[in-house]
Amino acid sequence: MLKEERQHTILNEVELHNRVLLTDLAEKLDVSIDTVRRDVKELDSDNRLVKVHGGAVSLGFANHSPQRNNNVYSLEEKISIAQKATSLLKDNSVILIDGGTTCLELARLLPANINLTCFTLSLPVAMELLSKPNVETIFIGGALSKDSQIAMGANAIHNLSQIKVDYSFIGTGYVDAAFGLTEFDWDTVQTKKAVIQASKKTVLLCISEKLNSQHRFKTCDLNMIDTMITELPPDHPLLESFKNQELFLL
Amino acid sequence: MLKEERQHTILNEVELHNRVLLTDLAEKLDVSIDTVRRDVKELDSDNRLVKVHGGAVSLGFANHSPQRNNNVYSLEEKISIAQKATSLLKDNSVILIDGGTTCLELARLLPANINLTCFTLSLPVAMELLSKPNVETIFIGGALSKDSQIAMGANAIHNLSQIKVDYSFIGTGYVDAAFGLTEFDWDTVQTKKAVIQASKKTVLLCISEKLNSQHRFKTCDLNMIDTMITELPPDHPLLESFKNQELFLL
DNA sequence: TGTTTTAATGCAATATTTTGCTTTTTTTAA
DNA sequence: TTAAAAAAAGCAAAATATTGCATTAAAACA
Repeated sequence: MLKEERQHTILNEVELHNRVLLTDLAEKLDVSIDTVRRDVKELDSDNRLVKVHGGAVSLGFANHSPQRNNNVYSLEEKISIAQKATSLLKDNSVILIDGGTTCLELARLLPANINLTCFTLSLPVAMELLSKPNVETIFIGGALSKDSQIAMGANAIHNLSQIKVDYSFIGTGYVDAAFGLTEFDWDTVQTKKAVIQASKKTVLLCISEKLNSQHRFKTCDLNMIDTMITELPPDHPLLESFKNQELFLL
Repeated sequence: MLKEERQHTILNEVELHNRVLLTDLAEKLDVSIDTVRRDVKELDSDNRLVKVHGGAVSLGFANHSPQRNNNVYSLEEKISIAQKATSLLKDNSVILIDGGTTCLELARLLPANINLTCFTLSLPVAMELLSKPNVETIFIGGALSKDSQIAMGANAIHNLSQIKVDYSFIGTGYVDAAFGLTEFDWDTVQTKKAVIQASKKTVLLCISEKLNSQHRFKTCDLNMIDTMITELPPDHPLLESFKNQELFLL
C-alpha cells in the first residue's frame, strides 16, 4: 500500500469521525504504529489534521481555537495605559467607564484602597466592577448592542443626561483595528457624545498605534478630550503634535 | 478515549447546561475525577470555560466575582420550568426577565424562531440574551447589587415605571435555599414590586421544593402573580392548595 | 543489468505524557 | 468553630512518543 493511499485513508477516517486512535489506524491499515505515527505527523505539519496524544482530531474539532481570543495583542500597552489612568482617581471620585478592552482593563485595575462610584454602559465592565468591594456600580440602562455589549440609543442618552461625573474614561473604539475598519454608527457616536457631556473631565485611553491610523478619532473630536493617555511617556516624540494647552498628556 | 474527545464533551456539557459537576463528568466520561479536574483546569486556562469549586460554568455564565458559586444543583428542575415558560411566548412579545438562576435558564432557552423584545435587570441574563440574534435586549439601568448582580434602587424603579411588558418572569429569590435563609432588603422588594407593576402578566418561576419552605413568597404576595410555573405537572397533589381562579398553574 | 543512493518501514531502547491513587492542604457549609 | 467536600501535590504504573538503527523496497544512474 502506498503512503499516499494510507494518508488518504487516515484523512477520511478523521473527517468521518472527527477523531482517530493511532492503534486503530495501525490495525486498519495493517502497518506498524510507527508508520501511522509518521503519517499523522506529516499530515499534521501539512495542516490537514491535528495530531494529539494517542491519535489525531480533525481541524474543526481541534481545541486550539480559544473562544473569543479577544485582542491578546497589545495587552501590555492596555494595562500600562489603564495603570496610568488610575493615578487620576481620588477617594470618593465619581467616574464613568466606557466599553472596549482598554476600559475593561481599567476596571480590572481599579485600586482596592479607593472608594469609587462608577457608572458604566458596558456589560463586561459592569461584571468586572461587581467584584470590587470598594466600588459602587451603577449601570446606565438602554438598548444593548450585540457586538459592543454596550447600552446605547435614546434611552441610554437620556439616562446619561441625568448625571455628572468627575471623570469619564473612554476608549478609541470597540473593535480592534486588526479586525478591519472600525465603523461607528449614529447611535454609537451620539452615545459617546452624551458620555462626554456627562463628565467634568474626559479622559481618552488610546494605544499609540492608533494615533496615526485612519481610525483616529472617528468617535469624537480631540478638543472634546481633556486628557489623553497612551502607553508612551508624555514627552515621547510621537506625541509632539498633541501638545497644547487644551490637551493634557499622561 | 482521547483527551480531546473528553474535553470536547466537557465543553458541550457546559455549553448545554451552563454548569457541570466534576463528579458527574467523571462518571459520564468514565475516568477518575482527577482527570476531569485536570481537563477542566486546562480548558479554564484556555478560556473555554470557567472552573469553579466542584465543577465548571460556561463563560457567559461566569460570575467573575468569586461571590457565589451559583447553585449547580437542582438544574434539571430549573430547565424544566424554563422550558414550560417559553410556551407562553409569541412572536414579537415584549417580556421582562428577572434575575436568579431559573430566570437565567429561561434566557438560555428562549426559542430561536420567535422575535422578542426583552427587558432585564440582571447582568448575567443580559449577557445571555446578547447571544440571541432574534432578541432585542434592553437593560434597565440602576445601582447594581453585588450579590444578585441585578440593577435595583430608585433609579431602576423609575426606569421600570416607564415601561409595560406583556409578560414578566420572576424567580423566588436570588439565593438558593440550600445556602441558607434568603433575606430580602427593602430595595429588593421595592424593585420586584416595580417589575410586577411594569407587566401585564406576571409569571413566577418556582421550584416546588420552595413552595413549603419558610422562604415562600418573601418577595411578593401570591395574588400579584398571574401564573406560577413549577417543575411539577399542574395537577400534582402538592399544588392542590394553589388552585384558584386567580392563579394559573403551568 | 548491476550498483549505488535514497526512502520507507519495523523494531527496540529510552523519554515523555497521561492517568489513577494516596496524602496533605484548602475551601465550603452549617 | 468543626466536619465534609474539593483541590493540590507527589508518586508510580501504564500508555504513548521519540530516537537510532537494521532491513527492505524503490529509484537513479552508469
